[in-house]
Amino acid sequence: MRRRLLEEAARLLGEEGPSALSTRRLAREAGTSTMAVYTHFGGMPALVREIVAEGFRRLVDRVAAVPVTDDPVRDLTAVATAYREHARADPQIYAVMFGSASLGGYRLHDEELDVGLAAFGQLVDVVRRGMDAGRLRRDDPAAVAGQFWSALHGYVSLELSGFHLVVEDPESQLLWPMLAHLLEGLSDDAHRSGR
Amino acid sequence: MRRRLLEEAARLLGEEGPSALSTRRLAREAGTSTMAVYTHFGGMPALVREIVAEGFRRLVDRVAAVPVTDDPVRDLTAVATAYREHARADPQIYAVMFGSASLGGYRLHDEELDVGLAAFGQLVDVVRRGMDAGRLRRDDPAAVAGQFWSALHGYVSLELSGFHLVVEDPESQLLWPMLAHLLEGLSDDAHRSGR
DNA sequence: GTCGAGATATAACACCGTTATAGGAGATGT
DNA sequence: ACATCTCCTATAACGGTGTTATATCTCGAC
Repeated sequence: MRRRLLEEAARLLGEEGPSALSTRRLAREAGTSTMAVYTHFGGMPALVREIVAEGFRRLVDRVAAVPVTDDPVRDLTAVATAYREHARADPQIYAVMFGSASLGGYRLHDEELDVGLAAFGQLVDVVRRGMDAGRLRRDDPAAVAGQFWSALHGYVSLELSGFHLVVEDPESQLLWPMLAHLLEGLSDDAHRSGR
Repeated sequence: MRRRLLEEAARLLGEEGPSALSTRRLAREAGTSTMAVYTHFGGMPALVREIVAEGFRRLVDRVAAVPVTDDPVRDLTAVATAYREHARADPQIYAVMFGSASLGGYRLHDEELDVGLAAFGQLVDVVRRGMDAGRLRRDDPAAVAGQFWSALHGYVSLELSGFHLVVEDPESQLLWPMLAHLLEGLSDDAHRSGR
């Protein structure tokens, strides 16, 4: 029953948006009563937290599935693709993950934040490999990964909001050039001049 | 009365978050009945749209107040500061502006999108000045401004979500280095090598 | 077979957005 | 001055929401 509720909740959230995710609607859809939500989760916000945590787990899986090549910079763009695909696969869930806008009084908690940091750790690893390979200037890998993430999340967020349409072909005019320019600024000068 | 409702709604949204912004609560707070919301705006979503539009107008004003110097790149960072300060001054309103998460069935409309594009136009102008001055590589100014905006919005969004804490001092380790590296990647090579 | 614990269903409370309806205030026309 | 007409307001109602208390049920342990 627990799983059934989670599945149905994620489906409702993904298909019809946050407003469709109500205790009663969910109970009806799952063929039970509203009490199930309280006995299994303790309330709607806690259930949403579980969905968010699951969203982060799926993000981790998706990034982990990106193959590791001998070109860390190329790997970074592959991670970016995986990240964006995750957001586009479940835009509503992504919005809840990062939208400070609350969904039914939901607020980020330590548990999900930890899962989110796990995903961030993967990115830090790729960045560190880039530094070890001499492709990125040596620096704090977490800081560099954070910069990459900020830019990537910014584009994805604007894309989901519809604001990316300030240009005709956002992916080829915004996303990839932005990451390329950022990586160029982050690149190891020696490697760049030697190329 | 119209203005009174808008002021009170913005106050409630800013002080207690989206969940506090209800028709009944707002009417009570403004000393009237719920009907006022419908006679003046036609419903809660339309009222939220007005608040969002006002938010964009305030953003435009804030950016317009940034002084124009003879260093367009420095101006860009000043615009970034103004942008970030706008978001931090009213985080909830910023979240509604860009959060694809709906607030009471609210959805972005053409009218507010136009006001948002006005703000974006200011940024395009600064970027174009940077190209004219030979500080930025010549390119489509809208695309470059969009890249800058994506990165900036990404950091601000993560900051409001609380995810910027992946590093100790996010502003000095994430925001400014990210923008600096992006600008370095965008800079005119001739100017850079000549420096 | 009985007992006890956990999950479920029902009903209630207060709140929500929205709408229909009735009343009031103020301007306008005669 | 009076009547009318329009705009705004207040009240009440409908269906929906999250949440809680209470009662029932089911099922495993002894």
